[in-house]
Amino acid sequence: MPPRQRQPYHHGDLRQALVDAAIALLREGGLPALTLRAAARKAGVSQAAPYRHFADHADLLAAVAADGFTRLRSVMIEAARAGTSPREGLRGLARAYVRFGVKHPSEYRVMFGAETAGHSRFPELEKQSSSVYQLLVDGIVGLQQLGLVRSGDPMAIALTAWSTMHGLVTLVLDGLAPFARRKPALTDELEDQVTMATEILMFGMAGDSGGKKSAATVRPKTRLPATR
Amino acid sequence: MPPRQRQPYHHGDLRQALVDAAIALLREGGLPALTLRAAARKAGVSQAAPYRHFADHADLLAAVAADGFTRLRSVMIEAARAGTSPREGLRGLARAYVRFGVKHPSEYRVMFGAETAGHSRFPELEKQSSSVYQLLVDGIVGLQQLGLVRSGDPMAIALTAWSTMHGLVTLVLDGLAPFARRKPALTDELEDQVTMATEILMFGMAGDSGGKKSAATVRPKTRLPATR
DNA sequence: GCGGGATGTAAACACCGTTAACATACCTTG
DNA sequence: CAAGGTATGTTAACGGTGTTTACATCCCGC
Repeated sequence: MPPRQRQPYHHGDLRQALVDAAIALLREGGLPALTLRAAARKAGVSQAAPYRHFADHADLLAAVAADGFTRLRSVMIEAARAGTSPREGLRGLARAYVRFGVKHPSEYRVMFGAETAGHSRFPELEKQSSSVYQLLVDGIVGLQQLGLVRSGDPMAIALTAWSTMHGLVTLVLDGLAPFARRKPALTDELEDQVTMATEILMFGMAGDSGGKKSAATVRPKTRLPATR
Repeated sequence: MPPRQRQPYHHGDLRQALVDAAIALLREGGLPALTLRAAARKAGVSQAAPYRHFADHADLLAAVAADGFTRLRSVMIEAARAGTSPREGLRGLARAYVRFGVKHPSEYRVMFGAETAGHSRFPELEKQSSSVYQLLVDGIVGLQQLGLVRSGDPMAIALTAWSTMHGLVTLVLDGLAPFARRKPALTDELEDQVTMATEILMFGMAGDSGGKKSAATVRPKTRLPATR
């Protein structure tokens, strides 16, 4: 057997194999199925082997979450590019975001789960999630420069937009949305809901805070505060 | 020892005692601390006793979640009543909602957690969460009748509003909001964020879908579709 | 009062996260 | 090129958990 290129150690990138196994387990049986031991079994190693690559169960979850954010970001970029107008681009982005969450419920939950929240361990996860956030902030800045979004802190406006879409996804996944009570999927009803939420959002972001100024007074900020 | 009034059985409403213990555990040590055995210990019974009242770990979580929705609903009602104007009422409601989530992070997560999602087990939980949703729908209908919210399916509009606030809470709890990276609390920055989100939402809900009709064409629906 | 069902207990099983002691493969350094 | 150190993987074990089974006890309706 000729060894593969760059087979770093005994197994050959066991770390990635464990992440892949974890994602597969997640899709098969949800979060309860994602155990360190099961991931080890699926990767064909002993149950203690993962501890050479992950400090912790939460550490593996963080790696899965970071991977999810990376994929989510590329999906969002692709969707935003496909739009012919800013309006279309934003709607497409929203739809792609919701589709991602609904298509991979367990991964989406892990990405926003309690096990990896805050604490500033998991720098890779922070980096990837910040990158998604930055994508939204950049988009808001672009819309501000086009006069389609009122002036104001783009981070705050982006956070509001993110909140709306993220909240919608989680409410659907929880079965709290009246449709999708059974199985979360990108049904026509959900598609309509995304459209409505996007319209409300775009309309609200265009107007100013209290009706005191016109939406034409757009003052784009040239320098942005850093995300972290 | 004189027995208390209505001491139904051996322990005296062990079910409620377990729910109370579960909430206490949740506040002390978060979700990992909430185990059936720990709840049993805290209630002073054997580790198998909870199974006489809860089919399952998820069943106990569902009871905790239902209790949370009940309390959330009363907080929301109180806040909405305190407002002097519809605008103030809505802002107060939003602030109360976010405060609840930020004040009781673990409970909030359980309320929207994966363990009790969908599946239509846990009818009590469904009832309580639907009741919160209905509160929002009724509020939207009221605003529509005042001409402050455009016409359209109030359930969909309410879901959008809920999504925005729910999403904001979870993003804060996850530490994904740029402020509250450290400890989720109702800081001034979060308060400002809630204000901005509320304004965007109100402005967006007031306008119509595509700028084709005036916001004055409000056609209140007299009969509402049922929540379930 | 008495029998049955509701409630609580004790013991056990399988699984999990995690650690410690040990074995092996790779790679650097002399 | 040899040697030793380190990264990697294994085996075995500990405590904790969810859950079930068989058993004990208590309350309530007849």
